Amino acid sequence: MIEDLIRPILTVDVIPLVLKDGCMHVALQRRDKAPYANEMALVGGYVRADEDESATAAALRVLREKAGITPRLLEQLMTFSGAGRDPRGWSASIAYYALQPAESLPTDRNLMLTPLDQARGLPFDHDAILAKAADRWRRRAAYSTLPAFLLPPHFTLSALRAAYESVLGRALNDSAFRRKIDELRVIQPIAGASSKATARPAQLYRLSHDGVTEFDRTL
Amino acid sequence: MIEDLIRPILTVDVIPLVLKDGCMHVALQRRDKAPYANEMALVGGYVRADEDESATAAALRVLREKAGITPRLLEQLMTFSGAGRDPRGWSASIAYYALQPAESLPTDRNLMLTPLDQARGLPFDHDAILAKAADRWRRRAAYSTLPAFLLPPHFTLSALRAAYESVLGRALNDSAFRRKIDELRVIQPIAGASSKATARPAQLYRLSHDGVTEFDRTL
DNA sequence: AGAATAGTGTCTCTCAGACAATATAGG
DNA sequence: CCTATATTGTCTGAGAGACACTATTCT
Repeated sequence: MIEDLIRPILTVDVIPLVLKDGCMHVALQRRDKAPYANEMALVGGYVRADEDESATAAALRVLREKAGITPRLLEQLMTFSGAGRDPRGWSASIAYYALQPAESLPTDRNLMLTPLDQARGLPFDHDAILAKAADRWRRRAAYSTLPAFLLPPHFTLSALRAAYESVLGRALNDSAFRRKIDELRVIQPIAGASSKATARPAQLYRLSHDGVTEFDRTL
Repeated sequence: MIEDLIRPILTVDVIPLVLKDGCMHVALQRRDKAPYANEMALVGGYVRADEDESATAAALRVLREKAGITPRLLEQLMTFSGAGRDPRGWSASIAYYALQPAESLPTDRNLMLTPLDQARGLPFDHDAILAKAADRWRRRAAYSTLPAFLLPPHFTLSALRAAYESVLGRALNDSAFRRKIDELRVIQPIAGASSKATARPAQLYRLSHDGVTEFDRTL
């Protein structure tokens, strides 16, 4: 019977990822409540069956309420569960990663940017969640438009290439990059718009589709 | 406070996949209880906080108890949640897919093999879960050793190539396949073992690693 | 003019696919 | 010996990377 079940705790944990100084960073937040009060951790909270339409909605709410973040992209990573991961008892946490340009992060929410591969010693099983996120991220970013969501909606080809280079950890050939990204038809030039941030103004582009596009092969 | 939360129902749903007649099939099971009694559905059950160490353990238990299946590989797909997906109330279901050779499925557990792309009209949100599984499966199978888990532990190169061809839906070049699978170092020949199922006996192989290996590029 | 970044054209080399050739068993 | 499948070797074309060259704006 349903009533006989010990119902586990259900939470969401969000990994906010940004690009800063040519390197992936995770925005950790100082916890304001027990357990692990005052420690840096992922942005997490309860799923509220009475107000959240889905777990994704819960993640967006938690991200907005606790960290003041409205991400450009939120994607489910996977669910972590078990008796040992939370001192409050058997729990399941649906983990998400959130992508947004670094400039859009608020500065007054106890957020701290930490290089993705240096974040260690986090409470709960957040080290394991982060490790899984880093692994999945690196694999998926190489053959998808994911890195574009680390940039503002309008971006130059150079900025996009730089984003891919940061993610892949190696320099990409400029002309080959232009050729491939063109063939894949995932970005569109914005007529009449150009960035004047550099010596020579550059054409601005935007993604052709709202969501992520996966390629057949790596860039 | 924890006690104030309406705790959602937490379940697991397993998608047992097999290869039959050169085409992916899902093993659906006739439900023996309400809701949706007697309808064909994924193999699902409650996560029991008092006996399951983790959701993965719950999935293995449900698969064994309800369908008599011990899979060669069980992998988490993603979690589906919301108020509308189960008539019993707000629920979250952690979906898994299970891979095994078709020969290892029991015949007396109300299981029915259905071509993966023809399974429709299932209860709950199982249509959506299955669609997501099919999509993820097709993408991931092409650049990983996943298809090998649809075969018995010892297999010939021809059988492995046939498995990839079924999954990818196209013929693969035989010599290129051997070359690439060899370079990737994911399978090992079994000394002195050969299959006599065909005209000329063929070398038997096994996977080099227990789990799934992902490649950098597609096969 | 010169520096700096944007963008284009071309050459080459590698690798994947096509296909031919060879090997080994059973009938 | 003939057939069927396994396995190996070679040729060729498409595409990725290297790199030189042109374009545009600011100082």
